Amino acid sequence: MLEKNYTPKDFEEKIYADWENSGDFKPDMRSNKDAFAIVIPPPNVTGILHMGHALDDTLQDILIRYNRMLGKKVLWQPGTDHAGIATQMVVERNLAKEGKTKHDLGREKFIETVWKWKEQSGGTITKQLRRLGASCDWSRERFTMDEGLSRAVRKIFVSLYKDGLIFKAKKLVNWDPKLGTAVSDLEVVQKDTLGKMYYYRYPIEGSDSEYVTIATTRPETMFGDTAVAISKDNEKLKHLIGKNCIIPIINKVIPIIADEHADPEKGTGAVKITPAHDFNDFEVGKRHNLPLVNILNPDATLNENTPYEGMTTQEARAKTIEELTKLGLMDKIEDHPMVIPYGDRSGVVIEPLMTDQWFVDAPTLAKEAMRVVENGEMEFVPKSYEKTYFEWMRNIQPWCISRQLWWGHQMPIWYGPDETIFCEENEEEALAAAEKHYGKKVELRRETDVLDTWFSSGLWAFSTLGWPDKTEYLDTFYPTSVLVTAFDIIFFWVARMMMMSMYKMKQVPFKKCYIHGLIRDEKGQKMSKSKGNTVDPMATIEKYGADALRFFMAAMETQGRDINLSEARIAGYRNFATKLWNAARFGEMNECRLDTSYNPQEAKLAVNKWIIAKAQEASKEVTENLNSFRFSDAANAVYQFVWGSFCDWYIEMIKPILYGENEADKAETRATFAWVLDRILIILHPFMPFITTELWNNTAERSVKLIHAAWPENEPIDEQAMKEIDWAIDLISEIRSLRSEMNIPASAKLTVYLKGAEEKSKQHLSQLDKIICTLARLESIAAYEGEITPDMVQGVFKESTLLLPLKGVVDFKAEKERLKKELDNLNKYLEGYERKLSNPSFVERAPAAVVEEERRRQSEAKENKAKVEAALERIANF
RNA sequence: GGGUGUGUAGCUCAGGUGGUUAGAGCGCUACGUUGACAUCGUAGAGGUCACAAGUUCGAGUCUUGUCAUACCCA
Repeated sequence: MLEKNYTPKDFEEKIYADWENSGDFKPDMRSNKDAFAIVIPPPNVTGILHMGHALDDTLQDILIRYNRMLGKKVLWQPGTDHAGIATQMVVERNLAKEGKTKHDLGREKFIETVWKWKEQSGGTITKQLRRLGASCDWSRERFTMDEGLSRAVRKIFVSLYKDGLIFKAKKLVNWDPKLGTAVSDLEVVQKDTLGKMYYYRYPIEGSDSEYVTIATTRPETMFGDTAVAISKDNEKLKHLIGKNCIIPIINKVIPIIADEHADPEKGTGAVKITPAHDFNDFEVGKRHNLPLVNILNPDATLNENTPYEGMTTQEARAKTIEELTKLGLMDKIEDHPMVIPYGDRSGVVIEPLMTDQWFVDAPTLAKEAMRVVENGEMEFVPKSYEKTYFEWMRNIQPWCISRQLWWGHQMPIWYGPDETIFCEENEEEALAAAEKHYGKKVELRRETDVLDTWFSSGLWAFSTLGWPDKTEYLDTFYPTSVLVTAFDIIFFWVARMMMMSMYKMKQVPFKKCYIHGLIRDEKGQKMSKSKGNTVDPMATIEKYGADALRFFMAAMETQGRDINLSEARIAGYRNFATKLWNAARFGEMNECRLDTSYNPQEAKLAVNKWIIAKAQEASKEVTENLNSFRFSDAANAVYQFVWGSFCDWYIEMIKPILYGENEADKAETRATFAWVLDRILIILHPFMPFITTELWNNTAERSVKLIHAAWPENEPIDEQAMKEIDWAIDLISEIRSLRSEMNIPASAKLTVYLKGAEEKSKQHLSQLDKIICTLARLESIAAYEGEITPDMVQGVFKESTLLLPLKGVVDFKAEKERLKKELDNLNKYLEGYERKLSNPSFVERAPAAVVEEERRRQSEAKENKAKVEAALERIANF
């Protein structure tokens, strides 16, 4: 017996445990159908589930469950990411609470501490994914720092290095002074800020009165200046080109050079060039062979090359301005809107800094990664994201992959005594290579830098399947079927996976890439901890059940749009689950048990044939929409069928049968009900796996679990079977509408006549008499050919006229109003048809079918108009 | 500055290839405890599809422009 109330908490966790313990998430390797695989975007190992995950993983689970029910070999490969910077920051913060830094522990001890932290808090997010219902094959869970995956990382690294696609270079990089590491371009966020523009003068060498006025937003960097640039097109200033000027305070002489970087329209037209601390200036410096003067320490304080050693940039800036003012060289300070780079993790200002770093030759790798998207081997859904991808790939810069951190994959690089580089997969091989190189055994020093987290994530599609070993899983599931992720991850991850996979596997990592939007709050604001508008998916699941949250995500997922979270809507989908629960209880109460000998094609009763055809139609819609990643259309198709067709109409229509005496009809109806309910459970299962399973388990003895039940494919739909009941539904709706408009109490049982009905309608009427009377609350309904009398309220129904004899209680005023309104409506339509059909070019140029349909509507409207006019005339004097 | 979206009912949003009277959920109004369900049912109100031109027999849908708004890149 089903409980009276739907309480998801009672069964969701229990059902999940059963699936996992029974191995239901493991692929059926004996299946003779295609493979279908998804690799999960690995969440941070120490992270917690947020609404973005809830969306991303719900969509994946829907695809996984759907394909599993299609009988394919299905793998959803789970795992987590070590998230270098993020995780190290958390552990460092914990240490800080004890008043310690990572240096107090030393590298080895610190890494040990991180592993401990990972063990301690690492299971949270995977537990939460289980609570959401994610049917990942947990027995294959991977971690980016696993031995296997680390081996893949080393192998790829060595391969790229030996192919000349990884190189070390002293370059200007984005330096995060708080974290003490280089970061990639992607980890820098540019923020619009209102800053200041400072105008001051550099004296010209050998002149007492000549100056060049420069404008800068960062005066403190002037100690690193090695030139001043002026455009040769700058008529006012070009006479200065070739002279020297003097950096005040330190009285250093630098040249004035000609360079287009100095836009005559901007600032003063003269630009100070600081090649070691500005990306543009670095390029200028390269063009003119300018020396590089580094003025910053790794923590962004000024160094010994300046008079202000040890000061922060802010302090140095104030001091510089003070000194310049004292010297009388300061002209003016203006407000100036500018963009300042910040570290996306640390939140501090990023400094361009000259350092030795390691780079991946992304421009070379990008070529193949672009080619396979151009030729369709990998398709973005929606397709428009291709543009974003190409745009970025075309302008891609070498990828800085070294991080001066401790937590991560240490690079497989060793240095010999003379700094010769040995890149091998392990120390032994490096030693061997060194011995060969030097002709004797030498001591090597290992590179201390670790790799950018996204380097190992870039291998995820094949490293998790066992690469570099040749495995059955790699054979079967690579390339994977689809990657599901948010658009903000395209550059970080999708692009890197594409490059790495094409480089090593020579095949795309996934055939399709489904990109969804972000989850925002109710008002459309981005969710963030600092704003305090985040919603915890676990709390939502606690309150409404995982199924409601999942269905919300599916129903709201229309391609390429962000989703505003709506608690009212989630509650609505909980109500939907309740509705289904109660429908199942109705079946249980009326002994609608599954009959294994039942064949839906042999159903005789019109209602049963109708609901079967509707169920098949809904199944087809869900299938087609899932095949094209139209999640909301798929979800809405089930929703409409369950609530609109099954609950609102079918259950109401079969009541007279189930409460009646005809045992054969009853038996067929009960079996049909059970069959349709099963069908609902099947097509709804990918969206709401818990309630569907609970009902599946409680409505019959089963030989197959719902998670493995067969998905309906290629069913013929009996369109004809739908017509009779659709006719009755229209009729009932018309009568209900008339009753309501004429204020006839629901309790009043009426007699209704149908005048001018065709033979077919008369047949329907006699067959569905009982259903119509029950649902429209009638005493009786019958065909009628007598006169229409003024006490009959009348409505137009298809070819016939609907008559409600009210025996002296007709509210003639209301009736006149109602008929007039209807007449106005008809006239409006008629005008439209008239306009179209009297236009010769419409009749001539529109397809014949469209014209024909328009004519049909016109004549129908004309007939209806005549009926309404006659009705009005009949009661004109009342 | 460059690019990409979005603008449809009070609110949140659907409307693959142009063709019935533009749909849904929530909210609102009226009625209703009918033997699954008030986490419900029945009926209803509510839209110049941002604006302006254009293409077309026909535009919410295609083109161009304007305005508003969001995001990405520099």
